[in-house]
Amino acid sequence: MSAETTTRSGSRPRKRINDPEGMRKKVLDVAEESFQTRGYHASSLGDLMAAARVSGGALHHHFPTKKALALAVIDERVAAAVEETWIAPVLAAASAREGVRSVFEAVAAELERQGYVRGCPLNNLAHELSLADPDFRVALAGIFAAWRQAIAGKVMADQRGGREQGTDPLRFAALAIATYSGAMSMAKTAQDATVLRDCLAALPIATRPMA
Amino acid sequence: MSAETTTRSGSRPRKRINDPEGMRKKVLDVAEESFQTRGYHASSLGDLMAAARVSGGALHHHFPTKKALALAVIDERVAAAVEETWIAPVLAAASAREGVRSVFEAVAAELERQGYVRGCPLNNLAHELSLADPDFRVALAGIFAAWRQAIAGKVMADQRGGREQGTDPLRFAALAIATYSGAMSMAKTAQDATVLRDCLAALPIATRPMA
DNA sequence: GACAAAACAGGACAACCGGTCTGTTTATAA
DNA sequence: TTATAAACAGACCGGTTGTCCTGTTTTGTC
Repeated sequence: MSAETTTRSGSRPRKRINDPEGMRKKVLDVAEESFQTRGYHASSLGDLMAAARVSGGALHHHFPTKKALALAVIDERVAAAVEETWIAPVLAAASAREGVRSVFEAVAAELERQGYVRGCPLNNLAHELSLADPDFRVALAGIFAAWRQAIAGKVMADQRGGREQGTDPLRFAALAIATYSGAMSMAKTAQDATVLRDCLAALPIATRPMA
Repeated sequence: MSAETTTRSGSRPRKRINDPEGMRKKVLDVAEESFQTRGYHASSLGDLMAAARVSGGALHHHFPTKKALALAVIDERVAAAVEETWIAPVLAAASAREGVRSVFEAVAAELERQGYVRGCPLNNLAHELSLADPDFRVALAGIFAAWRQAIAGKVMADQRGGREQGTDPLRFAALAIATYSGAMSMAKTAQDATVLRDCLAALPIATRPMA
């Protein structure tokens, strides 16, 4: 993952040399923000350099190409966002159904608080980059797969507890992710998070008892 | 809609002058294809001109700006695609549930036949352009709204026939569209249409009786 | 302190972008 | 026929793009 920070000694990890405030992190922050709001192709490296207050040399040092920067955003930021807003809450919930329901409500509440909808970080990049480059596609597909597998695993844990006997874990996970992704897409286009609650209400997750 | 084809006489529509084989249509074909597969920002006008075998003057004559071209693609092609693959089949079906189910299966079968997944035309452009420009966003949101309204209207028609009494039409429509959109997003990223069938199976649409 | 390598700085560059401009052909209206 | 405007053709331009390249500074190691 962090091949560029290894030195010739190879074994022990390097202490931070320059970059006391995290220059690479600053670039990654700005890139993540811009890729999400403006998109990958619409974000120029000049804009990113200006926003992050970094020189071209510094940017090129940490990320040799624009593609490498996007790959880093996907691997380090988008995956973390899915983990934080979806996987961890679902695994921590009382059940898979309850976990999915609570995430829908939490995201809807957060969007209503923010007042605008930026969309799902994974889906935003997936739509623009999946067909653009195989490396992008593989990286994004891996996040989708991990997301789905985490939810399915939770369902299987429920089943070991005697619940969800009639549920197909992977299909349940696919439905949860697809509905969420699509609802976020509609919410982003309409700039209105209400559709998230509409979908949750129409889903059998909230209405049907957990048994 | 067709303001550029009106002449000073104003009243009666003009017969086609040049453009016997539809030069404007040819540009629109190429633009639709490229915007869908490569995206809006990744499609240069030079590429489109070369692919459509059209001069820069001709392109600029029909579409003064790149934005105008995209707006035309959205209004004339994306809306038509939603109408053709979704609205018309659902309205023609025996019921809203049956219509939704049949569209899922038809699209899944078509994707499996094609061997690759290009994604939902509406969602592809919605993700890239919704936040880029208000005009884009409004145009795309209108298509989403019409899509949703058509399905909801079918549910209401079912209800007038005594069916679907416990169903909220707009919520049902939102769920159908969101699940489809999200499933297409996952299918595009994975380049595998199987998830469409997984979502359909997990949805209560197919399993629950229509009453 | 000497040395090497990493971490930057900043300019240069060729390619390309979208849009404009002028000119020519073609079709309609009078 | 003649006037007029639409329908094209194709060159052109300023600005921007991503990348590369040459230095300079900083850091770690011996």
